[in-house]
Amino acid sequence: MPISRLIAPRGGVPLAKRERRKEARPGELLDAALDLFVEKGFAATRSEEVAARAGVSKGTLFLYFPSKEELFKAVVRENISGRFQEWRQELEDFEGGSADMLRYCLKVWWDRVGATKASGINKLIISEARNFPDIAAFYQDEVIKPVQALIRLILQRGVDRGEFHIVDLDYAMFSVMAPMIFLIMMKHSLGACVPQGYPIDPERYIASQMDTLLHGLCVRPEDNKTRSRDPK
Amino acid sequence: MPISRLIAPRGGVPLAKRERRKEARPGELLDAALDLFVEKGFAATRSEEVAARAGVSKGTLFLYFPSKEELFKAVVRENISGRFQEWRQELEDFEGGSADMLRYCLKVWWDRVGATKASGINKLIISEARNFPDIAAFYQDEVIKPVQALIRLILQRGVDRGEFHIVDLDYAMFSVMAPMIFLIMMKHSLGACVPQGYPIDPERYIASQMDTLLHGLCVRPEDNKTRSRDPK
Amino acid sequence: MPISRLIAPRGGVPLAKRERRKEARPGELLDAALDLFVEKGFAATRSEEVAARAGVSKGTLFLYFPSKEELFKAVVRENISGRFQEWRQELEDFEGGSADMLRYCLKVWWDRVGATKASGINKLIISEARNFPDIAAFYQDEVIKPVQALIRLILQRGVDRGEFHIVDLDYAMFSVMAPMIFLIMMKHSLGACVPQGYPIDPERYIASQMDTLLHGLCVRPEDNKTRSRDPK
Amino acid sequence: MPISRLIAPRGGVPLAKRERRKEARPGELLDAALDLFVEKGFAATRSEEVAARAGVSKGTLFLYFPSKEELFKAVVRENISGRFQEWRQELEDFEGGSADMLRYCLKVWWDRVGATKASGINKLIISEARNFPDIAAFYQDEVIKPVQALIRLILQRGVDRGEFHIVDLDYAMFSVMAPMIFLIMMKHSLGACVPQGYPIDPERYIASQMDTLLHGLCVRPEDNKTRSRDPK
DNA sequence: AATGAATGAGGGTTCATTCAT
DNA sequence: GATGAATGAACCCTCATTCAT
Repeated sequence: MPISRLIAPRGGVPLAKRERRKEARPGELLDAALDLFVEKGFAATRSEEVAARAGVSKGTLFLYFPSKEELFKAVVRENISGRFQEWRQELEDFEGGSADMLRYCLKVWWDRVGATKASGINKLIISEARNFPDIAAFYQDEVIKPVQALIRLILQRGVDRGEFHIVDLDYAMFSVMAPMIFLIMMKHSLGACVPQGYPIDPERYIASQMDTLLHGLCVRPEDNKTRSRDPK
Repeated sequence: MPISRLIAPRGGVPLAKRERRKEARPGELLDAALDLFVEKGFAATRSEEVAARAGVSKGTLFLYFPSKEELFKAVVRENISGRFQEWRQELEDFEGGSADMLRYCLKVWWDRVGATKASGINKLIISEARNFPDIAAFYQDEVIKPVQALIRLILQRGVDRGEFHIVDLDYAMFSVMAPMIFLIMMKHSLGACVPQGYPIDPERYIASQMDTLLHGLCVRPEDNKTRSRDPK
Repeated sequence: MPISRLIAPRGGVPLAKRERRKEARPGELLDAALDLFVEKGFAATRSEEVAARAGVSKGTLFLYFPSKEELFKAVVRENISGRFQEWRQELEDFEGGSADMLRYCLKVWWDRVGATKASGINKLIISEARNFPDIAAFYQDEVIKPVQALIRLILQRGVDRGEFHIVDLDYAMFSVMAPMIFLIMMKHSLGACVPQGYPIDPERYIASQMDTLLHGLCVRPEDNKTRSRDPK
Repeated sequence: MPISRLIAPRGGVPLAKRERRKEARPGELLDAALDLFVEKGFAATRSEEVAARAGVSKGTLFLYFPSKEELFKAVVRENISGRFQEWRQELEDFEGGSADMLRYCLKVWWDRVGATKASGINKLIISEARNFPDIAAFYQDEVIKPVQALIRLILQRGVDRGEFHIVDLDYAMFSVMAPMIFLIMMKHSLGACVPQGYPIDPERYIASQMDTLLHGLCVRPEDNKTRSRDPK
């Protein structure tokens, strides 16, 4: 064990080794479980593998989680960002153009979620949603809806300030979400096992998506007259 | 059994019932397997369920596919459209603006793939890629690459004809792919089990995405000066 | 099909091909079954293999034998030599020394049983006896006992004529049987799959066994005084 | 559980019960497997039966042996006596007549192998040789060849000391092996299931075989002139 | 609290047997 | 009669879960 592990992680008095590990167990198990569930799926992941990756024995896993299914639920709960309030505040305080606001928002999302292992939770949820409908509903309420609300906030602001022209606000949200979800999906599926195909560079990817998202593909403003009307 | 099944399928001598069933079996099994693999994942789908959904007994499945894994591979093979050549021809023959061409392309894709049950193969591949790396590589070569080539063809055409302004062609492809993949993913995961959340209307979704994709969010044209340069 | 097969095997009017085959079916199935049971054992032999080797379909096997087990019993019944009466007569008519009689007997046995595929039945019975106790008892009565009676006949004759010195007649029978059974066992087990070990030459083997059997290993007659007494 | 099991097996610290069981398990399973494989054959023996006879559940078997086939191989390895070196030494140290040496050798073999359950391995190998050719080859090398070498050693000694007259040394070995193999075969096949037929008394059997083997059937000595010549 | 041996229900696969053709 | 597609009981093996240590 590296010496650093013997030092308490977040200030406070360093604990004796035994106690520290004991306290850290659930987190280590959740980390291991997230990795493996993302990699292999819930059904194909063996409990013993999770325990082994967390450095404990099979029996210990069941001391902390009463079943594999509860472990799954805990993994999801643990990895949904509860920081939407915080983000919302950051965005409400944002001063500047809405295009920059969107750029900032995606950057923050990438740094805090996309680039971390928590991003795997998206792939996990999408893969397993139909096997865990209650988890899916929970995720829908706790993550998807807040995210959509945030995006809508930005888009609405852009429209209100005369910066964005948006025909169908409800569905325009997906223009922001889709590229992000796609990036994460690739990172955790094909991108993780078909190296010749997809080492997508995230920075470049995000830059390109932002560019298209903000300005579109078309050269001429006059094309704007072909824009569809809001179907609502 | 529907009456139509009692009629010889393609003229000629009517086959005995037993033989006709035998001929139809692999297809019925593949259909059932696709449904279930998409719904529950490979590992969580029991062979017997596949057989039952196809209306046969467990043993019969193994008369047609030597193992569950081979069944999986056959499902993938069966559901990758080998029609890229055909599409390519259609697109090469296309006359009209590149924006319309892109619209036409996505509509065709939706009608022929997205709206059919074959669309589930995308979710399946993404969910299972890391458990079946060879399948993933196969899919990469047989589907992803041709699709990307088609998209690139259109985008390049738009650039060549002065219709599109594209900074980073290699990554702009993802601006076309991502919304389509996102739509399919939702359809087969959250959308299939969280009804209150996502009855995305595909027509409206595609219209909205095309709109943003072609024209961007920003009110024109003063933002153009903020466009990034091609990083290549 | 060789032309010879179209000719009735044992006299009589040649039948049309269909009828002949029909009549020959059970025998072909029994031959195939004997081969496979000897080679792989009863449990490890698949019914379909037997049918395939006999050139018929799986279903046909069950037209002639109601179950795999009945097939096994038929194989045993078919391959036990019912010719002990005939042999007994031959031996009773034998004129000459008892050593020659024994030699003749073993030669006949080798020619008519040991060298034929019927010899496999011995290995089969020994391998499967405990799974088919009634078959084993049947074999005991129908084969082992008559064989022992024949051997005893010869040995007794030798003793009566002053040619053989036999201490324990009941067990001396085994001195004749053991080498023959051993030869057959080797032929159908190790000898059939470990070529570097056991291509025992039957002629030489029998000659050697007869030699030892008749004269023993010891050089000096005076050793005779060490002979044990009949324990009976 | 017998009280003796609660006492540490070989001095030292008593093991916890669980650990002692763990240590004993493979042996118990191998014993059970030997019994059942000998009795019913490999294919007809169910894994669960083996486990049940060893007093454990089905799953436990697979904690110790990765598959039924590996269990089979372990049974064979476990039951081939690696004591040929030791025996060779005993025989090389033997002082006395070669006839007595042979008698001693067979007695030792009977006491240490024939009378034990390890003797079943012979029947097992012969029954299954063709289903496990690599096991057969292994047995050939590890058991048959050393045994033959030992027998040859004795016979050669007898010839060298002028005690034995042997025409064909290579095949005379079989005159020693055949009765022993025959005895074991009977013990484990017909003898085990046809009680009215074969309660062969081993002592008497061996005595009789030795008698015939050493002195032959024929009354001495005039027949000696009929002895065949060495065919080599 | 931690371990890991043990369990046994469950799932993939085989194959003897049936039966519509 | 002959076929071979279909069946489903039975078998091998896995792995989530338990519990004595």
